[in-house]
Amino acid sequence: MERQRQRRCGVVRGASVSRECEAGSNMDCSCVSDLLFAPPALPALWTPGFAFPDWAYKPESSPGSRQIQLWHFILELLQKEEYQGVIAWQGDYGEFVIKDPDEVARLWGIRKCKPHMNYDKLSRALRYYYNKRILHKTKGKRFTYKFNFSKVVLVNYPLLDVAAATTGSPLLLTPGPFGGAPGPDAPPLTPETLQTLFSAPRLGEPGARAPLFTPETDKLRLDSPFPFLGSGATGYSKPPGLLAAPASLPTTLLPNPLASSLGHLPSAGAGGGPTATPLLAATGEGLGPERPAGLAVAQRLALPGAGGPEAALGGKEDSDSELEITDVSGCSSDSDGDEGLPVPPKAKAGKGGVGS
DNA sequence: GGCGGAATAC
DNA sequence: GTATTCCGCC
Repeated sequence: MERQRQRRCGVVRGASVSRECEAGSNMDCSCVSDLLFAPPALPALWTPGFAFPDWAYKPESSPGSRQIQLWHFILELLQKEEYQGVIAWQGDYGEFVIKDPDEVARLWGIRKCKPHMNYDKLSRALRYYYNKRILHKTKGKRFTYKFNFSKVVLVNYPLLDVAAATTGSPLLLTPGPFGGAPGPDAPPLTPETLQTLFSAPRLGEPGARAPLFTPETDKLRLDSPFPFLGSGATGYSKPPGLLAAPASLPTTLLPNPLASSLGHLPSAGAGGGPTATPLLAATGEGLGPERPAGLAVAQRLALPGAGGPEAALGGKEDSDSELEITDVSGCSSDSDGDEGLPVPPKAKAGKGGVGS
């Protein structure tokens, strides 16, 4: 019974919205995307200020979806200082807090031309990421979620095979294993594996590295929370079960964008020190953070929280303007004139300019 | 606030 | 496949 009502409303509203958006200005939405994801095309020299390379934000790069995905959008906002008042990295690695749910929802709504977007709906979309292991909820903390960067990176970084080519290993990264029925805790990659993937011939254990890619293991189960972490190749038997620290990825070993990309990931706030960087971030959720000694070699990255955001800024000014969501008049004109202007909190000066 | 089912749209 | 919309439940 109630379904009737909801369905009716949903259809009517949704239809009208879509129609308005498209009819009013099909390009309007695009303009926003342009603003947000202008592709400078700098695969080899990605600015350290970005959490992910541009390709990660390209619709065509999103598997199964030609539209910008929510988590892409979230990442984008997270990497912009302008939006630290509404959303920002917080605490553990990959953990972020939505300081202004309404604002984030509004921005997302603008991006998707969904004027009626709100946090309730946005959060539902985020919840769908739980099963996909892209996101986790940080229990006990309001509006706080945590990225599973291993998943994110793997899904959007198929070129890992490049590293395979470098190492000569017949590597084949496919999300298949966890496509339909992801195991409860599939055995993740070992740090060494990652190192191999990233063509890092030398690291913690120059000669201790064991061949991770056997003919039988042409497919790596990377769906695990955080393959980057864990103990040594052999010592790693306990599945993280949770998120781990993206920052644990050895920047110096990463051959391309990924390095700088991950280099901008959040720090533990206090553990940004070169020698104090906690490798495991899943500390909060019942995970026994065991620090792999072999990984302690390359751990320090340019962390926004650790050394200050500015520290990681390379050509940020440019990318800055790229994300500036200030001109969505087209998209907003159809129904969201007032909200249509998601000026960064910075500009709004009343809202959340919370300098975090 | 947060979760997840269900229907629906794209 | 992903996201939106709505809802009941905790």
